[in-house]
Amino acid sequence: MKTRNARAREGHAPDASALPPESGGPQIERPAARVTLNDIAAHAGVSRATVSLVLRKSPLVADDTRTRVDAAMAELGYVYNRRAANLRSGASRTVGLVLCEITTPNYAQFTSGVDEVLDGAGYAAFITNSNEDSTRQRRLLVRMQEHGVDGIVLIPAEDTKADVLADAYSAGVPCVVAQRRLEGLTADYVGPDYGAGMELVTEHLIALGHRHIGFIGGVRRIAPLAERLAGFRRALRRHRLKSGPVVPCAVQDRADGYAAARDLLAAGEIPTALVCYNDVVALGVMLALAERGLTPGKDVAVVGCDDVAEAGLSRPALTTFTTDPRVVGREAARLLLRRIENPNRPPEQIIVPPRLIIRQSCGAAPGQRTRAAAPAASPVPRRPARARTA
Amino acid sequence: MKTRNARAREGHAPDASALPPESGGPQIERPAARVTLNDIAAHAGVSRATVSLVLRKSPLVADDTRTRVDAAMAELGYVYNRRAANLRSGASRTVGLVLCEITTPNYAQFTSGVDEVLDGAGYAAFITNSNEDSTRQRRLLVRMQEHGVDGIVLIPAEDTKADVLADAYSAGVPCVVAQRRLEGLTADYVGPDYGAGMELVTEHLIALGHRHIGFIGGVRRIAPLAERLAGFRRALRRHRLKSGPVVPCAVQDRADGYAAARDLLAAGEIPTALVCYNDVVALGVMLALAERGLTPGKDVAVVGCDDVAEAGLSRPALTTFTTDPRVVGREAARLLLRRIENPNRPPEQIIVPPRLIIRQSCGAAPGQRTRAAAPAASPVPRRPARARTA
DNA sequence: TGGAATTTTTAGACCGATCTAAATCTTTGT
DNA sequence: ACAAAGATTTAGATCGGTCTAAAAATTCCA
Repeated sequence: MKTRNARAREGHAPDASALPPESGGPQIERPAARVTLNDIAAHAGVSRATVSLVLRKSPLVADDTRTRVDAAMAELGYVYNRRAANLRSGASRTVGLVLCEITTPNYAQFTSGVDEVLDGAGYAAFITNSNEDSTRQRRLLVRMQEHGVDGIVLIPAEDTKADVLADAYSAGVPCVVAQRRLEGLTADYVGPDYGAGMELVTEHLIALGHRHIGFIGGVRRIAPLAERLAGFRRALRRHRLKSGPVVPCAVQDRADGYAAARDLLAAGEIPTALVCYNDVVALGVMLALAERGLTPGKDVAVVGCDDVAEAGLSRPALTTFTTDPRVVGREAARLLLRRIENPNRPPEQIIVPPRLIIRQSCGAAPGQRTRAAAPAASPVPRRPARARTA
Repeated sequence: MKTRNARAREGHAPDASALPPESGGPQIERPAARVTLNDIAAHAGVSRATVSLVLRKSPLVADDTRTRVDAAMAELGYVYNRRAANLRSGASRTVGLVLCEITTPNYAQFTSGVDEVLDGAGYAAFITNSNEDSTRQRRLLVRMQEHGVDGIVLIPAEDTKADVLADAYSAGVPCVVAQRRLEGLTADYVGPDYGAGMELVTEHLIALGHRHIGFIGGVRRIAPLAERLAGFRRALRRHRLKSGPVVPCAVQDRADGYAAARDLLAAGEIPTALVCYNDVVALGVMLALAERGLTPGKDVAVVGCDDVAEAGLSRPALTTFTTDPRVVGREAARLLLRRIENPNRPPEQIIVPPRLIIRQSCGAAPGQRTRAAAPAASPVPRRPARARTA
């Protein structure tokens, strides 16, 4: 208790120091007492209200006055106090971003995209990491609200229930769910389309002449596998092809793909092409092929998903598709801004189309490198598709 | 202008909707009017001041009263308004983190470490990305101050001058610089010690019997190379060994290390071991060796730096050291919290020691995997070293 | 039982901005 | 020259908490 009180008192008497020790530069003149609108007003010989108008670039103030006030602000080194402003005006120009994981390259890119758009619009973002822990996630969401954010972007932790955002919604805080769909919630959502991506790479293999195509990776009965497998099968069905062997396996490590492919090869039935759950699996699969004396891209085509950094550097370089996480981030931020501006618009679902990246592992002509979208009769629109929900 | 006004008015009249459309759950009862302390006070039959005391868990309030107030808060669905609280009390429990780049795995890890500690201490972090643009960085720092953060953690953009933080310091905002040293500023700093890391791996090679050791990577006359090369040379000098060939080269792509190593090998003088600027270079070097029929870890030892994900997966797996970016992040956050608590303490420089990770590429016995710190006569302390500046 | 000591509660100023409604100052028209 | 219209400026309430100082309630003890 004593400590607590002591600390509180300390915090109350604002300390003039906390200065850099012996920073070479000129000594600091001003003490740490915050300059306020009143100070500016006094210094410029106008009222506080006028200064406020100048701050907000109101057309009401006379040019002459504006100049005087601007000068006073510069002279006194005024720093705008958003918290105070927000208290009265409501909006905080602040957004909360609750991630399930920061360090995954995918989500780091996503975050970067969100930040880019928000920063451009003058918003600052509270960013936190639930670490796939839905309890922590709930706590973070509450904290965001305590801070009075204007909106929230959420990548739900794995065991998230559809009602996580109930509190936020009932408090009138706009929310956008991103990257992972929340079952049972039809609200604003932005995410990639893995199914379409799988369709894209499979179509590409078919166009190259492959007729016996297998699928490797993914854990049975988990949503992401179902989505990808569905895309794979849609492409096959369109061309009236039967599916080759489907081998589920873990997808964390290339050892997983390696083991799965080795088993498949040992079983004897070797497809001419393998679609992999993701790049990590694909890289492992290529290892297993090489070990068997098969050249990926020549004897067996291999394609992945994600376009991880390693994909472009492996030998042969991996043909894959990207879900453009940075674009997903940008779209999520834009959607949130639209919703903040107009809370009554109908909910929107934005599906960012995949982008095919053709390299050597599929056996395509080496001249052909990257294709921005699917071929002629593409099932996927070129730009982010906006679909209203009924 | 019109739009602007319209928007402002909109913001002012809080909208009751912005609800999720047809979310399966139960319909929302409460409109979006924020519940305040006054509401709680009225409902519980006490004064606003008392409710405030309950909120802050003051020992002054009677248990009976506390229970009643807690019940009222639960019943009305109260959400604490930090902005309002902060306005009066000063501290905002908010910190700004200005990064030069989010997507680099190193900095993503760093961010995660910062977030972990701050979250644990009940702080929320504004996180933004200067994108190596010092103008943008300056803007972001101002914005942080406008939001009234209690402190700032900065990874300076590349062309940052030592006075970036002058404004923050003169406003009394505690700051910690991380990862990249700012020349000419002796203030709180937390960063890795690449020099010691290079010393560590070089010592390890020497302990394995190597006497002819070369160095590959880095751009001449740029600080990071100088620091690493110095560590490399310290280790050699300690054992009275002459340096093998030193080959600078770019360090972005494994193609860079590949080319440099190929040139070196072509020149004929082949060291028994190669210390590489980082893992990416080392992976390229191993490619060049293999191409020449030399087995990394057997014919020529190779070591890197960073412990990127790929390092553990390559064949042979790469011996390297990590600068533990997550630990650096944690330490940076802790230091900032200490400084916030006591702005007058002397500045601190925390250098996080490197950690050696022994795998196969150096030719060590395969049983030996990871060592937490340097051997017996280590020049580097085991735990983060805290050195006060004069 | 009365008054001091202690515990608990509270009124009202305050933080630094925005917002409303009204006051003041300029122009303009006749 | 005077009123109406338009352009600027401003006083004072307000946002939702915290803080201070004092009031009210309770307990303690002679």
